[in-house]
Amino acid sequence: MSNYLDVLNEVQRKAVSELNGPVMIIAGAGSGKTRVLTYRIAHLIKSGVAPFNILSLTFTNKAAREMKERVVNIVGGRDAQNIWIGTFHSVFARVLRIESEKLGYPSNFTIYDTQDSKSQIKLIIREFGLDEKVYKPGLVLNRISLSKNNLITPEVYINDMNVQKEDQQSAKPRLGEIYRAYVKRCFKAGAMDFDDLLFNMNYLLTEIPDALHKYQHKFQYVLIDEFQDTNALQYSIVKKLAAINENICVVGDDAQSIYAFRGANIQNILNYQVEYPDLKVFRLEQNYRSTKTIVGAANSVIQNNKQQLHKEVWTDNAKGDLITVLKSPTDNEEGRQVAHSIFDSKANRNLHNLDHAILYRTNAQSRAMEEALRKINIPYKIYGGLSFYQRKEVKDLIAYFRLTVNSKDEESLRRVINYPARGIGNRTMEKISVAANEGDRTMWELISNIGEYKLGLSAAVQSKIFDFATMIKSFSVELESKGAYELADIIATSTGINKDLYDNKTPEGLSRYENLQELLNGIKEFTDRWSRKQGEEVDTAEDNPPTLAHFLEDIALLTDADTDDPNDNDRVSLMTIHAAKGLEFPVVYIVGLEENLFPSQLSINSREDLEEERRLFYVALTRAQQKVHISYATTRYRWGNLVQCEPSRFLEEIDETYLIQPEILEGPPISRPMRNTGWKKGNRGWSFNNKKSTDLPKSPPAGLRENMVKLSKAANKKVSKFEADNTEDLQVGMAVEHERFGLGKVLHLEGAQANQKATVFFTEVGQKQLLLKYAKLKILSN
DNA sequence: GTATTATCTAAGTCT
DNA sequence: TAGATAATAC
Repeated sequence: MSNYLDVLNEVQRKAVSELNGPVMIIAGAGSGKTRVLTYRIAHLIKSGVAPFNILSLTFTNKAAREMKERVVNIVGGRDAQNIWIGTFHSVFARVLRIESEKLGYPSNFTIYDTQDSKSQIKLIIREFGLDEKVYKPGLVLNRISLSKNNLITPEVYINDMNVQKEDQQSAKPRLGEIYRAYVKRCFKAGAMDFDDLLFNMNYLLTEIPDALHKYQHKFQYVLIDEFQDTNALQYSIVKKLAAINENICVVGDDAQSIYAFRGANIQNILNYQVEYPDLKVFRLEQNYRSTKTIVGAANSVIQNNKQQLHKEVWTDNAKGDLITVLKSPTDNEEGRQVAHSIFDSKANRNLHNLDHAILYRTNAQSRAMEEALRKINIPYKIYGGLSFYQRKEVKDLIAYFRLTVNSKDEESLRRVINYPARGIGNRTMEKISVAANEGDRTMWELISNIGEYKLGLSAAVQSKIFDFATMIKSFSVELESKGAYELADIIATSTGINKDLYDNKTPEGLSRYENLQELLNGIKEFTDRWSRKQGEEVDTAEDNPPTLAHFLEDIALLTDADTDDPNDNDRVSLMTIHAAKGLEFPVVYIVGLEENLFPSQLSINSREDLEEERRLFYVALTRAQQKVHISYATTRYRWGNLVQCEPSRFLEEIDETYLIQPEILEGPPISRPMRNTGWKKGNRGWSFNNKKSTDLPKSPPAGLRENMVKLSKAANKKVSKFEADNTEDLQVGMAVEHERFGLGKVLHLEGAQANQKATVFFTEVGQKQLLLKYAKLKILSN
């Protein structure tokens, strides 16, 4: 049975074969970690362990998918389908949907994303009458998140004297109350945030003995990837799950621990041997990914960290190219150099776009890179930043889906109750919200029975609310009987979203409409994929198409990295180093190697934080297979103004035998004249002048220029004197002209004289509703 | 109540 | 610089 093990080296094979008892695999970068994990799973199955008794947890969907695919290749599809492989979040979400009623949640609970959480917190802060500048929603959420991940409940938080003292000192004494209110409201809305998926899983295993026993017996073998990134909460869950059998295998690399900011505890891996005295430890130290140069450089950097497990990563690979260091006068120039270097690299090494990655410390750095790549027509893909599912128009439609599935979902309700505009504004919502809080009801309860409550709303508004609630209910009724795509399409049309976006003919509006169509296409694909998958499976052959609820479960935990288009993938990858963990590329550019950027200025005051930055740099270096380029700029725009930058200390930590020293620039490397970048031809060649140039009269100073623009606009306004007609006898079908919107045709009229409202279709800007007493219309014809 | 404009402020990493 | 929010015109 062991010929499939022959491809492994000796340590890998041992690590795979030791099936029982606690095992820790310390896997250096590029040492075949995923391979060991997948072979281990395969080996478990071939040794007779039932697939559904195996639980394998990763941090990203991508890693989970990859692992599943590779297991399928070894053991075949049928067995592999039943293994529980997934991210911590997705696996626990699955368990929690099964066990939800034990915790008092609906099984179709909503998963709040960060945006939802922040806006919910913001509401609470406002209700408490607190200052949003002191209690910044982002920071508050951060604090709540860290608390949850350290197993601190609101009650513990509030009763902990140390925590309270800390909050007093930072002038935020009511954080605990906000935390408590936030938890309560999420529960009331039938919603869990990302941390709740972990927190509630732990709660389930702690408080419900039946559930604990069930899952302890179900998951007889537990495997954890990227163990160095687990936090206290995840560790607690995993420990409980594995407590009976202790068949737990953790794989990790302390040198790649880069999530301490999220509560990851490097001690989990460093102290693991103490927790399990009979732990078997295997060290994978041979790197198969990178050249000797890259491995050597990475080792020389990580040596500077005090806190680490002993390990010696080495490689049999060729020495390879030295690491290049690019120095640029500005961030934009840095982008240009990198883009051109990629251009050369493709030609010289016979590589494709997708063989190149640009890695940076912060998302904000992507802009300069993007612009430069676009200028020379190199296709790229940005990972992270705002993902498809976070775009406004996509979130809007999804909010309707979420509301249909779980009407208690308050975030979704607030989002769509007045989009597209239907006359239910802020004042109305405030009244409903207040009443809901006072009566301890959900907003949906009030809205869906609006006639029964006296909220001091006008009859007109009540009827609008009634119509809205009726519409949502009509969707909910169809949930089970209609497939995801069918219902999604109905919702997009009958809510008016489709039309609203279609009518907007501006370039942004057009792309929004396209995004909406893309979302609908995505649901269609999802439906098709599902029926294929159902077909493969043996005994769960349901013919029913997936419902919208299934679709929402599928996308709630998706990130940008999961939405790759396989047909169009020859692109340069742009991402943060965090996002690059676990990936590899032939050629890697690490940009922005400057003090206060990388390492981040927030990290340089503590040794722990600085060591984490260094591990981050280590991760970046070890992504590369053949060649690393490092780059830094001497000036850079940050929060709007130009700042001077020093090269990063990490540059000096690389053993210089692995480096080609910075190229001394002889001038703008291409002949195209540079615009406004500060380059000057002097008598000793080109030089860069980053002080404001005093020579060369150019355009007037910015302030003056703005004034001139304003003046000319004002002048224009006066000239174009627009004479409006009396619109008393305006009729449907008339051609009209509006001062700003241009020519249009009246589609519809409603309301009495004073408040008469016209729906007009304008050729340039699309459909608008106008109040006639304000809008100045000129009647052109009948 | 809605749409446009002016002003403010923020950029650390992610499920 | 850009996105989010407040102010204000319609």
